Amino acid sequence: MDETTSALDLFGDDRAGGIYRTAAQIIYEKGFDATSMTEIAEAVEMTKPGLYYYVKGKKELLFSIMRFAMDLLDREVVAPARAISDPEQRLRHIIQQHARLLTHEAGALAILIDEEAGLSDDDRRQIRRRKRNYFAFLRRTLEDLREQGRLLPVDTTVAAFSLLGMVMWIARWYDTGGRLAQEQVVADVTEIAVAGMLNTGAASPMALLGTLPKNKSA
Amino acid sequence: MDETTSALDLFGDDRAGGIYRTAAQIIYEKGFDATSMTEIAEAVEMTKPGLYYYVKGKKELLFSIMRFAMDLLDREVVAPARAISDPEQRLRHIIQQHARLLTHEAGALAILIDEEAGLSDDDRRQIRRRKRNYFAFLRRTLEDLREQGRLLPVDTTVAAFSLLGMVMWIARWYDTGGRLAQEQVVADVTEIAVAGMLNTGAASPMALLGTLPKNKSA
DNA sequence: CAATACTTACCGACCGGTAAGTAATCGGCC
DNA sequence: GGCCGATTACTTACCGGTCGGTAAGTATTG
Repeated sequence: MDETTSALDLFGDDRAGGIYRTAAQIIYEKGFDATSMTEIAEAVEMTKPGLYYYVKGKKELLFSIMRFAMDLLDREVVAPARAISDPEQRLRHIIQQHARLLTHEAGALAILIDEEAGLSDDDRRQIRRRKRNYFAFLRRTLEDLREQGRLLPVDTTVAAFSLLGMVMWIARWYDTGGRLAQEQVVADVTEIAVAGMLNTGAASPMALLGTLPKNKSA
Repeated sequence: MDETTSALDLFGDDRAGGIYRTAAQIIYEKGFDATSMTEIAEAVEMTKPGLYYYVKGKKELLFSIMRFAMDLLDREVVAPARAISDPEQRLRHIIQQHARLLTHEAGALAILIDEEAGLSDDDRRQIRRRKRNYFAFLRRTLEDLREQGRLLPVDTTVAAFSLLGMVMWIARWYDTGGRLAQEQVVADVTEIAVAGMLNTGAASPMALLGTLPKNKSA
């Protein structure tokens, strides 16, 4: 009864679960606007009104998928990370686990990233609040790193967004059946991310020479 | 006659140029699917058939915007980078210039990233080919860095995508009117990107300890 | 008179969503 | 065990609205 096939899509193995799972997959592939309710219905071998027996509307469907993804992120990434006191190890865990979720099964996680525009105002507020919390957690980790003098001399907001971009992007390019193994992608991205944050003491002498074609100011 | 107001939107200052420029802005803000031709027409103070006097169709409009963005990228980022022989400096230039374009005016560049699905099959093939060329150029730069023993021990494909993700993401979060100055964002992202690629000799001892909560396999 | 730069009026297709009906299943009661 | 009404899980038929796109006409300009 608890046989969660692939760890991610544990939306439930009843009819409703299958609908949300299928919808997430199609929306991920084609985009929210380009996906019709009829299409989702047919993918679960129903007619559209049959689908509406389970689902209130298209927006509610999207919100459910995004809330599920956010729950997953909180449970698999944030919650365990909170227990790690060393900021470098905590950072490493966040990137690694987030990357692991994205390579394992992008669906809902990728929708969470891209389809905010499809939500109602209230729903969007909720999702944004949770995203901000995640971002703040990541940024705080970088600030902890800074306090120990281990962070590169960069703005923590820019740094946090850079990390997120790197990780989120995985959903766009990683091909489950491709040449690269999930473990390698996760490991490499984690290394790059951590290396990009750490003040290695080398202090990047090249940066001072500067290839800057335009001087910034003073 | 050559007074290019803000360096980016030099689509031309005639009527057609204004249409493409306005369309790019609206599509950037609302997404391609969610933007109607009527909406674009009204933004340039016309009716929809008036717009069709200048434009063949919605897909052609999108393709023109993306081709423009790709031209811009080739001219401002790739072409000058080709002249730089040192791979670290070349890498620095690519990231810096790409980031500069994105912070300066996201519009067309961001559409290039996100709206591939809206293209016809032929147009998509063209855009993809050019994107692949850009990616290959970036990856080759990393391989040059590797030959000199200066690249982290990571797969160059993963590394190149990580760089792109970091940079592309700027379009999603950077607010032109916000707290952070363009120059600082460009500079910080560039530092993080380069630091993330370089083998600093420190060799990241933490990586070997591993925070891995689940063993991958054998 | 012809080309340019549009407008009003309209088209078929498809969208999200619903009203109303139906076949199968179920608990409860004699 | 057999019948019954309610609930479950749908279906067919349809709605108003919006979309991309077009046919046909018109005012302005050279």
